Amino acid sequence: MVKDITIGQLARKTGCKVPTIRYYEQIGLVPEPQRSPGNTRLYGTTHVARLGFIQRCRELGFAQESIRELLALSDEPDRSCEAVATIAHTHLTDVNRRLARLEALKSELERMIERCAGGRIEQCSIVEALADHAPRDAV
Amino acid sequence: MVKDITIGQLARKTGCKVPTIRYYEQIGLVPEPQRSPGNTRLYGTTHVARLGFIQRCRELGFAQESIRELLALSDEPDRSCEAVATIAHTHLTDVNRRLARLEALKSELERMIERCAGGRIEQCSIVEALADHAPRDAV
DNA sequence: CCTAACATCTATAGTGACTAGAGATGCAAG
DNA sequence: CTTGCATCTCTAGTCACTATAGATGTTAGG
Repeated sequence: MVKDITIGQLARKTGCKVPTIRYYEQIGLVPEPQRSPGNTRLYGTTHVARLGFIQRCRELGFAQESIRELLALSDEPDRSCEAVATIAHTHLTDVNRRLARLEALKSELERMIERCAGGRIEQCSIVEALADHAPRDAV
Repeated sequence: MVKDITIGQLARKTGCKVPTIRYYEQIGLVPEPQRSPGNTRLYGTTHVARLGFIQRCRELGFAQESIRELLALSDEPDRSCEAVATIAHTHLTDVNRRLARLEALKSELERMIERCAGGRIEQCSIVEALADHAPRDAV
């Protein structure tokens, strides 16, 4: 039972856009599939699974490089999953770092906006806040 | 008293890298400066202020397009600062959206990592979580 | 005055993770 | 047989820079 599907069907099945699938092939994230006599890509169940894996990783914000490593690791069922945990952990740390930065931004923006009473730009506290910052080096 | 400074001095003064300054000039964020007889860019105090403004905006995560608008507005001291507040508010909303998304990621990652007991990849709960997701369309 | 060392100049290409478009072919239904 | 969609390849665009190459300018020391 050989039920190969086209790239469009694969796209619908995985929620990944057609050009994105071709892009993933180009950068080697998914292997090149068979082709029909008329040069159309034909995918099987392994492709569906692999692309689904990639999608899940992307949803979680893993970088391509990490996805590449995770895919390679998932192909070696006998290895210890330590490396997997490390990648996940590193990514979590990164997410936390970004969270902290965004939260800082958020409060600074809120403070800035709060002080603005409306009126002319000349006295606008937002513009003031943006302009006001001592240069770090005196002449 | 004409104390023009070179691009390197401007970079040191503002904390903005030299190629970045040239890039900002290229995309029209900062105006073209005078040149010395030997074609070196020469900047004055207005450039220092403007680049500082841009730096502050970048630190707060404003997009180039927004910075462009903010700069234009700050050049019109008589206008109402409503537009400024709108830009800041829109950006804050965007920051909040990104925060929510990152927080969701964070908890999903944490849940995933927590369940991993170590051992072989074959049974790794992280790999499982990444692989396990029903395709959205049955054949 | 000359040379070495550094700063600056222009122009192009690369990053990540795709997206958009052109123009050519393939394939299934009416 | 034609219409119309899907697919093919290839190139270029996005954002906000960064990196590199190779040519010039400027300055301090000898």
